[in-house]
Amino acid sequence: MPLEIRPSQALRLWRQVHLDLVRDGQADLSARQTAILLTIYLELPPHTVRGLAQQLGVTKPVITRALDTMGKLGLVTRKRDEFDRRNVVIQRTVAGALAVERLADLVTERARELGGG
Amino acid sequence: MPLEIRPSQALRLWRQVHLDLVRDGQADLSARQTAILLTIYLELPPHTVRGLAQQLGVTKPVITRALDTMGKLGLVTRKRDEFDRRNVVIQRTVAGALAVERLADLVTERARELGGG
DNA sequence: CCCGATCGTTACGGGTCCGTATCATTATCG
DNA sequence: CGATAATGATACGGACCCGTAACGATCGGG
Repeated sequence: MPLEIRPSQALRLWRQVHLDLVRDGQADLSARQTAILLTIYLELPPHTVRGLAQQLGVTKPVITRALDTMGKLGLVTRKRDEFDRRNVVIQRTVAGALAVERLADLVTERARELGGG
Repeated sequence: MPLEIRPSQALRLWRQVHLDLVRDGQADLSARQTAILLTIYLELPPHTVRGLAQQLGVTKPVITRALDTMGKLGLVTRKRDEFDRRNVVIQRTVAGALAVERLADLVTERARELGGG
């Protein structure tokens, strides 16, 4: 069941949502951070630094730093894996789930408002 | 003619496109820069620093810096307004138009691949 | 038990961005 | 003219991020 959308509609949707994110001020997430956040909340756990780095095609420090920032914002948490103490398991938070949900509603609403152009 | 999309589809689309942008490496645009770029290429000219700042709800230095960066990337150009030399008119470029077009195709393609979930 | 492999983190030098305040240039109007 | 307003750019101190390299902690096989 593919989603029918024309390139011009896609651009207007992309622009409007980014405008909303910038104006709400809640948007200080880079493209990388957004990709990380949504991967954590959409893909099945467990999530590790190494796994995320592989999925995004970036180095591990990039993930570590992004998790630092998002941790300060309360969007994710880290926990040692007790079965292999080298690993760190990234966990979801209530605030993170709410932020993701808000983004989903924002995109959905803006898509609904799109005209035919 | 609204676009029908469910929140879960919106999130998967958002995630997949951001993953593509990160992986392509061509994505070093922040949310603000993306909003600026798409505003320039979707809205009718002329575009000025002040006008963009108002539309985004940010200060003028934010626009100036973003234009500096995007100028280095060849995505936009600045030109003095000859009729009011205080103004600077932001102009589109071939490279910028191509980048916008690529983004449109990317979003469209990823939307097409969405399942019903 | 020890040595190599693996994990996530940190250090480093360099770059970009932020918000506020200030600046030079140009236009406008008395 | 001169004063005021408006525009975009710049300076500043602080924060974040990048890529590379190195690090300490932990596991696992010989």
